[in-house]
Amino acid sequence: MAKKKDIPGDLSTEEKIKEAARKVFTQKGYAATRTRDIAEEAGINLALLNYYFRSKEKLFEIVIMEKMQLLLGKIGPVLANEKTTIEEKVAEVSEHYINTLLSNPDLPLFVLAEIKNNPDKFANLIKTKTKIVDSAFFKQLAARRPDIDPLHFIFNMLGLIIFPFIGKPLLQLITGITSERAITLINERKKLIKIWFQAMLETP
Amino acid sequence: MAKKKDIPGDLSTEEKIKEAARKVFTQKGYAATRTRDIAEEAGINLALLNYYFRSKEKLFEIVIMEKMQLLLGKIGPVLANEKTTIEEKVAEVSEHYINTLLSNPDLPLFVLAEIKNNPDKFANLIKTKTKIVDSAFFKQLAARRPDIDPLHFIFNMLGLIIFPFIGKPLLQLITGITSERAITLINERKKLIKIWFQAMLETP
DNA sequence: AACAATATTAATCAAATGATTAAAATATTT
DNA sequence: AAATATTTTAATCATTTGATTAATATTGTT
Repeated sequence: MAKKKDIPGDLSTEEKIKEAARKVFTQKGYAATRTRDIAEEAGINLALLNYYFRSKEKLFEIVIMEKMQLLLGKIGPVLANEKTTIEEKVAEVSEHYINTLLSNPDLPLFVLAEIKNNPDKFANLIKTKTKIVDSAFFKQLAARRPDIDPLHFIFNMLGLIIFPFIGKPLLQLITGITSERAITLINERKKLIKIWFQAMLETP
Repeated sequence: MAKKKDIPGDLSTEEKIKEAARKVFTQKGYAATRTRDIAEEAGINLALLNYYFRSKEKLFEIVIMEKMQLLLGKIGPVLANEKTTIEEKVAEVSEHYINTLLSNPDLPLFVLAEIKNNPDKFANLIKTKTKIVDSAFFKQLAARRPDIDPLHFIFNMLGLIIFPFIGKPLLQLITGITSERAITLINERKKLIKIWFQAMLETP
């Protein structure tokens, strides 16, 4: 009697719409997405979208919050861990995010564009969730390299991990490599970033 | 009798529209931009936009090509130079792009999003303009580190330079730093990236 | 089976949006 | 100054788009 029934192979209508919304929103962004695109992708009547989710805006809210969590959920706890070394944290973050982004390649551009469009909306969510500057990682970096702002190393780590995903279309154009080759390279980076990060830490 | 007159302080109408289009398009992207926004920003009647540029699409074309050139015009020649070392190239690219992006912080997200939406459109433009894989830089990297694909170092250099601009809104949220502090840090990177890059090259 | 609740559809609405038109204003040429 | 070309405006169009409605179908309950 609730909203849906558990259907054997198929998803519930509500879930089909959400799944389609995830796909279309992350691919094209909020503004370029038509509710009709989502309906078509989900294989449902347009009116159903509003029946279940009230509005494009409300549906988007659900998707963006999910994706935000996917992009930011892991990093806080890893960096907060008092018991691991800098190197271990970098390795853990690299591996986790490269894997996550290989499955969700549009995620960074989507989330970063949305944050840029609407920074205030996520202020609370993120501030409570991800306390980078008080983290063990931050303190460890400050202790190891008192001469360089730890934020630089945060930039570096995230840049080395995330940039290939954002820059992939451009880099394919200017280098001519295939998508598969790019993915192979990105996979190699799981091990390389750890080494490079260490090298940057030990710089004179 | 041509399109415009050279007016003392003010810009010609055509240039006012283009300038407004640059601002609004790069800030909000193609889909989220209303031609009325551009008209208002330019302080002109909406019909004038179509009078001078025929359509939103055509106006956008002009802007995106300009911005593409701004983002990609410099890198090819610098990396092609047979007479400079790896380190000199990295220094030159870092300094040039950090300066350029400090004046055009929305540029990378704007161009990268557009390339992602429409890769084929820019294929010709970029392929002829930016031959990375045949560049002196590429060969120098391959000679210095035969064990690592030179593309990794391209990823690294561009990631270290560009990512802070794309990730700035996010990083401000998760670290709480001000925009000014972020800009100060980014400025520091002009010198740091050179050092870090060298450290990554000399990794065991 | 009868009834009620829930889900789905086709048709339609109202507002937003890119574009055009016809007239008015301004500048340029003769 | 008259005539012509160019620029600018207000009004309007046609389409797209998010959303609603009223009717129909399906599912669940008694």
